[in-house]
Amino acid sequence: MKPRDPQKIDRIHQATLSLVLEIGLAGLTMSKIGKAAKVGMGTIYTYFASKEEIINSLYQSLKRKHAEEIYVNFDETQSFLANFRAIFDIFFQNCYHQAAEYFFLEQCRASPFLSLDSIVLEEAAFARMNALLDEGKAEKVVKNIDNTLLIGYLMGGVQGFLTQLRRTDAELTQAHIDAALALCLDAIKR
Amino acid sequence: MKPRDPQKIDRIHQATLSLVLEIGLAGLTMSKIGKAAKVGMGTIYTYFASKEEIINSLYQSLKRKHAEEIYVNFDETQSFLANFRAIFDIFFQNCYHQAAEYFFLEQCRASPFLSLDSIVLEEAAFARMNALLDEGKAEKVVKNIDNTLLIGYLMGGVQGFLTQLRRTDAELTQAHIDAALALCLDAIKR
Amino acid sequence: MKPRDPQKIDRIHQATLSLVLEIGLAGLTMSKIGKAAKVGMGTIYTYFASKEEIINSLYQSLKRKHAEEIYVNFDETQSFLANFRAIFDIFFQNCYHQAAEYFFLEQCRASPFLSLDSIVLEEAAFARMNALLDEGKAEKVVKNIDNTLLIGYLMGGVQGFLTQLRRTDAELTQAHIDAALALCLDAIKR
Amino acid sequence: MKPRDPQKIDRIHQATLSLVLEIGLAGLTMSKIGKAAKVGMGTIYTYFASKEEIINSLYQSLKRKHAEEIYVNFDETQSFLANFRAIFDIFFQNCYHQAAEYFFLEQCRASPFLSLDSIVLEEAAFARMNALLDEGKAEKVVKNIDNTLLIGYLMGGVQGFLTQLRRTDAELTQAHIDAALALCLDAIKR
DNA sequence: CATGAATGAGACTTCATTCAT
DNA sequence: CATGAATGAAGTCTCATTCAT
Repeated sequence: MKPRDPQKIDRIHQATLSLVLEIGLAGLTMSKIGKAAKVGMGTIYTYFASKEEIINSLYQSLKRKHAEEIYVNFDETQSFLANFRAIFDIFFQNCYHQAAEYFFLEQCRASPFLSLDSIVLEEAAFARMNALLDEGKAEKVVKNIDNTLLIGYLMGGVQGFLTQLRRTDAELTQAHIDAALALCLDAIKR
Repeated sequence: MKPRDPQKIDRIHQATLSLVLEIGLAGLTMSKIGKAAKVGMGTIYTYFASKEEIINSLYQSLKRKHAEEIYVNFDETQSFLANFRAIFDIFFQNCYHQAAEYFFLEQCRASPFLSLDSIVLEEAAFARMNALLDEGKAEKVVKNIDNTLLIGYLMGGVQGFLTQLRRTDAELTQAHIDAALALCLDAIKR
Repeated sequence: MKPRDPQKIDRIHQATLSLVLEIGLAGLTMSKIGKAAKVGMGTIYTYFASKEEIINSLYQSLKRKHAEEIYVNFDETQSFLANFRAIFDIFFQNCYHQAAEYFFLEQCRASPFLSLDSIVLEEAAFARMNALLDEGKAEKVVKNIDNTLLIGYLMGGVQGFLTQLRRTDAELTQAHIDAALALCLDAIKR
Repeated sequence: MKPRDPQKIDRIHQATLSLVLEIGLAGLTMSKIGKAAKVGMGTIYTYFASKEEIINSLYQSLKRKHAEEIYVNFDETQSFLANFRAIFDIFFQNCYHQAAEYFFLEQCRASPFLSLDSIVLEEAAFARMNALLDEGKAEKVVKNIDNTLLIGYLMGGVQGFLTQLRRTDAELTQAHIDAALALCLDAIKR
């Protein structure tokens, strides 16, 4: 599949994203995607073999994007704390501001559409976070708990925190961010 | 006349639970529910007005059940720590052992099936947990962060932790429980 | 089929009549009939073999009732005109005041529920009307047109007249009755 | 791209017409329509939003067609009698030869499918007939009865006449037409 | 005999995918 | 290659009839 207009892939992805935020993954239909992306319904099949493939490719591309973004301020020469904070900040901000993307991922997580390689993908993103946590453990500032579990706990915690924050319709303030960081840091502190 | 059999409501709920664990909420169909519950498809409509109603009534009944179970070992005469631990233990165990129930709730959370009163229900369960956290704040052992956010963080954390634990196919050990409790306690500790 | 409580047959017939007026023959269901007749849905099957049978038996009973009623003021010793007027009056009044019955018959007329013997029944009612028209023809006051066609024309005419009258929401006055009679009499007058 | 085929609307309408004549409005199903129109069942929904819409759009289009056809030989320069006869002839012929269309309308008339705007439509068709009757009244050849009622009577009469004619399986002859016209003319004659 | 819960065939409608233009 | 009309399998829900109480 070598389509001419790679920009259409983006349009289809973006349409999918907005639609899922609006009507849920279960409400997503091909014709709605086509209309939202301003692309003929049949054209979609030039770029994607099926509805499943749209979802999985978007899922994977978001996962990869997030994995990269998170490390954007990562600096190996900096301290554990500085790097943890750098990662935390971006993750927190992204979860909050790119809610549509996180919502999409959340919807997919438990859906029957997700293919195996999408599920497996998960781990890859954590490589540097793993290393950082190992560093923390070596410095005796991080609890000696399996990294995977630590990461799961931290991400779940932040997302649960933000889920409630959104539910209260409160504005996001620096105090919120500080609070969440404090929770995360104290949690893993040895 | 054959009396309206209240046990069938349970059978339908149970069937729904197993099916969602197996095939996801999106894969759920009325005829599958009927077959799994050993009930004619039409019979379901004697007890529930629609598929949506099955999902919402199960959602609410699970929410209520979980809300009660969590406080089963709660004892107002005990210390903050003892009660926190009591609640934590049951929540952790339930998340782990009644995974189907938690998975169902998770699937619903972002689904277009959930009605407003199901979404609103959420809060009720947290009354005693709220009081407990207030107590902890009064004793200056809990951070001064909005209870709702604290609870969101803790629940999200535990569930993220267990999600990863399940992914690794590791057996649940006391060490895991201790680790998770330590994360939670240290997180909220002032 | 020798049911104990013949009054239930009436209740079922009456319920059917009201329901059809309200929701149309197509909206008629067995459970609605049961509820309206205050009779268990299953009980209906003690008195009628099927929904079709309810409709057909009611259809036939109404047909017979109407056929009898129409001649209630018929008096063989009276003149053609007196008898025609007697018949006309009752037919007109019935069409107007027992609209539910006529509406039911109209709904049935073209329905797939009507059995052959119900359709055939039609003719029976016209025996005396036939004789009356023959008398009129002998007296040279009635056009020499096939009786069946004459009767069809007259009944259709009156019903069309009343359909429009009802549509205008006008009250029924003696003037209306006189007008309709004049139309009918002049129509058939030789 | 295959253009939206306006001829399919006709095929669907025609199929509906034949089917209702054959199996009644109550026996009409979407899959039967599809099969009869040689169109995939789903295709129907490209042209009509629902079964109800098929029925209503056909109903309205027939109403409009009949309203136009009836006046095809109408000529304002002609006498009342000539125009009445012209209208009568076509109405009579149509009722007889396009029985399926009239049968469909009759079935709809009392059905729960008919929408409000379909019901309202009725009146429009009678504008010129109204004027003609007024002319007749001015010429003192038509009874002084409300036009709506007159029209209802005449149409009902003709249809009742033809209903019986069809029932007898007799061939339509000029004598029948003359007879019916005589009935109608004498009826309204002052 | 009375009841209404139980049943499943079949109704309407949606939608992923194909195909004619 | 782009398009959206066409398709029919499959989904939700209804309802005439049966059956257990």
